[in-house]
Amino acid sequence: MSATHTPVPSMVSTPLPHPVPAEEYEQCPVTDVLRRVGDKWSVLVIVLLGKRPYRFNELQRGIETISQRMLTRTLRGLEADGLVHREVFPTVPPSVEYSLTPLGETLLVPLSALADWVVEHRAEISATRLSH
Amino acid sequence: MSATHTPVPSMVSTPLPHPVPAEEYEQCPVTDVLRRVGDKWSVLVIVLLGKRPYRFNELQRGIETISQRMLTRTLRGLEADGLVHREVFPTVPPSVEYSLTPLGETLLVPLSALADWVVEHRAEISATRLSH
DNA sequence: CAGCATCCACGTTGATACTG
DNA sequence: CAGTATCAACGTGGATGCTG
Repeated sequence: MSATHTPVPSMVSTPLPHPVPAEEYEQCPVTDVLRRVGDKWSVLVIVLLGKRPYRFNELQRGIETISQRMLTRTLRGLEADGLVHREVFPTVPPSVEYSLTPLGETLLVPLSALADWVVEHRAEISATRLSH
Repeated sequence: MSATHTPVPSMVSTPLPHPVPAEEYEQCPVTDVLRRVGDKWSVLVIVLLGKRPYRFNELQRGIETISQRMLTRTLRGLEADGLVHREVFPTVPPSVEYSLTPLGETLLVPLSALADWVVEHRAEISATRLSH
């Protein structure tokens, strides 16, 4: 972890010169983003939209087990963060297309690094988990 | 996102040749790891242990607002995944030292990439969130 | 010092029914 | 088609008290 990612200098210092006020890391932006991306569906949606734009029902069929409610919530969350763009086409019946924003595209890069780490080490993780 | 991170080929294909069975991505290893690392405290603990080993109470003072329960749970979880090593010293009173395993050290790398992305783009995210 | 056990509040997810 | 609304189940996290 680089030293730059944290807003709390003492968080990465040695040996804890003084306790860190709660408010500063309670909303640590890194954890904050990880919590959004770490939910049940966001990564899946981002990956799909990283390939091409999708319509709502198309996404739901693609993921298949996601409820309508959770797909909506996931998309709204990603949209609120500026990672996903929602475009409504005034057709009849209406169709809505979702795509990654430029910001969302850039997130694919570090997400890939993490994904590659998982692929490279998941055997180790699985093995360790089983032994516990 | 690289194509290799997912165990579900059609997950990243176009345009969804066929629906993907639930079981295959329900336990997508990437989301799986993100969910662990995306919890409230894991990243903080990993970052701290990335600097040097810590004893239990030392960690708790360092994070300060974490409950004993959650620190225990977090450490046990990371230990179960093979990311953290727990070593008990048979002193009186007993002391326990936590440190990153070699595997845990390697996780710091992609975690840094993601952290740097957050630092670089958090202004955009904050701005977008406020407008929603 | 380094925990575990218990109880409780809350957020997240899912199932189902309904709508512009 | 693309949602919203409502209710129920579950998991996560916090507070407190006790222990080897």
